[in-house]
Amino acid sequence: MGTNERKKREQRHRRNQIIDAAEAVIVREGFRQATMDEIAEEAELSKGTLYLYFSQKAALYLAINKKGLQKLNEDCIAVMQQDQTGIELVRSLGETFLKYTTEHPEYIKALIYYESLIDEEQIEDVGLAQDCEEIGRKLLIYLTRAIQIGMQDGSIVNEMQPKLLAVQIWGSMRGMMQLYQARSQRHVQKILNDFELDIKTMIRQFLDVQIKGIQQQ
Amino acid sequence: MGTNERKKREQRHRRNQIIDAAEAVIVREGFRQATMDEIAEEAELSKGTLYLYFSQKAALYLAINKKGLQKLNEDCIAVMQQDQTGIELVRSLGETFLKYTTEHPEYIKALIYYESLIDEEQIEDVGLAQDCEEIGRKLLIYLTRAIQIGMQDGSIVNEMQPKLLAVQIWGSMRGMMQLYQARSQRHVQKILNDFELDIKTMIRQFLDVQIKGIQQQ
Amino acid sequence: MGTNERKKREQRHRRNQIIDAAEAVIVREGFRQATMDEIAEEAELSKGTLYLYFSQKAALYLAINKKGLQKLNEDCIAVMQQDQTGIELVRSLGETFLKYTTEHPEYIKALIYYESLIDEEQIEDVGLAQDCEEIGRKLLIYLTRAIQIGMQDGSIVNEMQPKLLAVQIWGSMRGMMQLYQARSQRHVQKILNDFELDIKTMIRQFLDVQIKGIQQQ
Amino acid sequence: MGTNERKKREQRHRRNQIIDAAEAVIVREGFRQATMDEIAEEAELSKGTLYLYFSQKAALYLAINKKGLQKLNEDCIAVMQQDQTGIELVRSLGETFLKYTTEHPEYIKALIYYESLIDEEQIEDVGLAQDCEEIGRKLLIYLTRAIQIGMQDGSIVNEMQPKLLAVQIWGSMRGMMQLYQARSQRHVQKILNDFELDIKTMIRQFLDVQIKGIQQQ
DNA sequence: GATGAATGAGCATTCATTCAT
DNA sequence: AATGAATGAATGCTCATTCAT
Repeated sequence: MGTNERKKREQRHRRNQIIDAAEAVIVREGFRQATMDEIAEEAELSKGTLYLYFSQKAALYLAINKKGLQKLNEDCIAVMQQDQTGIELVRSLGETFLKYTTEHPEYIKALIYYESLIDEEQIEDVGLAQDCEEIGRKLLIYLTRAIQIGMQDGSIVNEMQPKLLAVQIWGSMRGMMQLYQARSQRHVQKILNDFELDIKTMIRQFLDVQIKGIQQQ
Repeated sequence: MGTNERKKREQRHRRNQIIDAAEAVIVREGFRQATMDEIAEEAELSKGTLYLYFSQKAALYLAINKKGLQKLNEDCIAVMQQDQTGIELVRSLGETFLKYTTEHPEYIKALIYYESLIDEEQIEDVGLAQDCEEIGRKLLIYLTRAIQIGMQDGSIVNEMQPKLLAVQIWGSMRGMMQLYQARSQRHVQKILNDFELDIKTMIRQFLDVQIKGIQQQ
Repeated sequence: MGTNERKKREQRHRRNQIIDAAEAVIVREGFRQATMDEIAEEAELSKGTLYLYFSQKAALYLAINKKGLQKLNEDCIAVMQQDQTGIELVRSLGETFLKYTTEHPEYIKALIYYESLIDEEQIEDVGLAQDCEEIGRKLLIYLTRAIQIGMQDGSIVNEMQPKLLAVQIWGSMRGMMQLYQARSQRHVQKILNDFELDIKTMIRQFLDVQIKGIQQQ
Repeated sequence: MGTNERKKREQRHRRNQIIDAAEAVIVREGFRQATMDEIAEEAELSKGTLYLYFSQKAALYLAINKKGLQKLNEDCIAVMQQDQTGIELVRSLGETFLKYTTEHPEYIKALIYYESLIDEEQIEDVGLAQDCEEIGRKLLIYLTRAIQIGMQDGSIVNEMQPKLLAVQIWGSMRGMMQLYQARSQRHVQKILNDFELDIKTMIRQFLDVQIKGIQQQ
C-alpha cells in the first residue's frame, strides 16, 4: 500500500506549510517579532502542532535558513551544469547570488539571524545546523570549482589558490548583499542616487571589477 | 559658577558608565541575553537610572553602536592626517578597519544588531540613529577622498567614480569582517586551516588584491 | 468458539502491558514527570490506545495503586493461611508490609500519589477508587483478625478493641514506611548512621516494641 | 534613619502576604491546582512581583512548608519550657503535634508536597530546603531531649537509645496524622464510627499506649 | 480495535518600562 | 537626580485528551 508514502508526503507538506507560514510572518513582522502563536495562526494549525514538527522555535528558524540555502544551492547547481568557461561560471554564480538576494531578501535575513543564533548558542538541534553548514560548504565548493576550471581553460589567471579566492569572492559578495538589505545605510542609497544607479547595478559593476581582476587577458 | 558644567560632566560620565557596563555584559552574554537588570548591576546603578539616560533599551544599544563608530571614525581621521599617497591611504584605511574588527568584535556585533533594529523599526530615538548614519557617511567620505587623492597623485587608476569605488570597497570589506565574526562559518575556517592561514591574513591578502586592482602601474 | 475469551485475555494483557509500562516510567522519572507519551512509548502502544483502556491518566495511576495493593493483599492472605498464633500473625503481617515497602517503593509512592489525587478530587472513575479502598479495608481486616486470634489463643492481651488496635498499628507502620521513602529526611538517616543501623532494622525494632506492648506475658 | 528598617519590614510583609495568599489558594484548590496567576490575584499583587520574592514556584511552596514547620517548632519550644517530667514532656509534644495537625491540615499537606518535590529534585533553592530539614532536625531533638530527661528523672524506662526512640515516635505519629488527613481512608473512618470515636480521640489513645509502653512503673 | 496527528487550554517565567518616594 | 519595587503583557513550551482514518 501507498498509505505509508502518502503519510510521509502529508508530513512533509505540513512541515512546509509551517515553514511557509513562518516565512510569511517573518517577512511581515521581522524575526524578533514573530511569535509561535502568530505563526500557528498563519499556518492555520494549532501551536501544539508546530512543536510536533519543530522541537524549538530556533529549529523552525533554522529550517527556514536551510530551505533558503537549498534554493540557492539548486540555483548554483543549475549554473554549474552549463557549458561555460571558468570565468563565465564565476560570473554566473555571482549573478545567481545577486538574483537570489534581490528576489528572496527574507533568506538573507534568515542567514544573518541564523548566524546570530549559532553565535549565541541557542540551538539544540545540532543536526539541522550541520545541514546548513554543509550547504554553505557546497556553495563554496562550486565557486572553487569554477575558479579551477577557469585556471585550466585559461580564462582565469593562475596566481592564487582557488579555495582562497573563492572564500574572498564569497565574503565580499556577502558584504555587498548586506548593503542591499540594510535600510540603515541610507547614505549609501544617496550616493547611488547621485549616479542614478540602483544598488543592483552597483553590485553587478562590483562583480565586473572582480572578474576583470582575475581574468586572463 | 562651574556647577552647571560639573553637572554636565557628571552626566556624561554616568552615560559612559552605562554604555561601558552594557558593552561588558554584551561581550559576556551576547545581545539577546543582555538584560537591563544585568546592565544596571554591572554599572552599579539602579535600573531606573538607566532610563534617565536612555529612553529605551534600543537607544542604549544605539549608543554603543555610535561609540563604536566614533572610535572607528577617530582611527580613520588619524589615518587621513598622515602624509601618504592616495593608494597608501586606501590601504591604511583598510588596515584600520581590519584592526578595529579584530580588536573590537563587539562593535561589529553592535553594528549588525543595530541594522536589525533599524530594519525592524524598533527605534524611537531617531536622533541617535541619524548620528550613526552620519558617522557611517563620514567613513565613506574618507575612503572617497583617499581614492580621489590617489587619482590626483597618479597612484590610483582613473577609471571609476570615486564614490562608487568607495562604496564597493566598504561593502566588500564588511563582508570579510563578517566572515571573521561568524562561528557558523566553520567550513571557511577549515579551508584557511588547510593553507595554514588565519582569517586576518586572508583579509589582508584580499585587501592587497583589491589595491592592486585599482593601482596605477 | 473461544474467540470471545481470547479477546478478553488479550484485553487484560494490553491493560497489564500499559500498567507495567507506566510503572517503569514512574520508577524512572517520578509521578509528576511521567507523561502519557512516554508511557505509550514504553508500552510500545499508541497514545490513543492508552485511552481505550484508561479513561484518564488518573485512572491509570489508580490502577497502579490497585495493582500494588493487590500484591500486598496476596502477600497478607498467604500469611493468614499459616498456622501461627495471633501474635505471630501480627508480626508476620508487619514483616510482610516492611518487605513490601522495601521491595516495591514505587507502590508506596503510588499510594501517596493516590491519596493526593483523591484529596484533590481529580478522579472520575469512582469504581477503581472504591476497589482500592476495598483492598485497604481488607488489609485492615487481616490485621484485626490476627489480633482477635491472638486474644483468643492468649498470645495478645485482651485490653483493647481489636479493630482500633489494628488501625493504630496500620497507621504507625505507614508512618515508618514513609520515613523509609523520603529523601527529605536526611537528618533521620544521620541518626541511624550514628547507631550503625539501617532504616529497615529500625522499623523491625519498632515492630518488636509494638508487639511486646500487646504481648501476653 | 529607620528608612532602611521600614523597607525591610515592608519586604517581610510582602513576602508574608504572598505566602498567605498562596496558602489560601492551596487550601481552596490544592497544591497541584494552584497557579501563580491565582496566587498573584489572591495576594493583590502582580505575577512579576511574586518572582521578586520567590525565584520559583517550588520556592514559594517550600516557604509555606518552612512557615508551617516554624510554627510547629515554636509550639514545641513552648512545651519544652514547661516544668514537667520527661514522660509528661513526651506526651505534651505528642499533643502539640496532634493539635497542629488538626488545626493546620494545610501544613501537613505542604509537608507531604515538599517531600515529593525533594524526591523529584525540582528545587533550585537549596538554602530553603536545608532550612526545612534543619527545623525537622530540631523537632526530633526536642523529642530526644524529652526522652533523655525522662530517663534521668525516672519517668521513662532506660531501655532504648533516646534518639532511636524519638525517631520511632516521630515516624509513627506522622503515620497517624496522615490517617487524619486522608479522605481516601474512608474505611478507617467507618471503623471509628463503629466505636463512636473520632480520629483525634483515636490518635490520643494511640499516644497513651505508646507512653504507657515507655513509662517507668 | 488501534493509531498517532492534531488540538488548545494552561502555565511558569521573563523583562522592558514606570513611578512613588 | 536616583532608586528599586512593582508591573503585566508577552511568550515559548507542555501535555492530557480527542477523533478521523
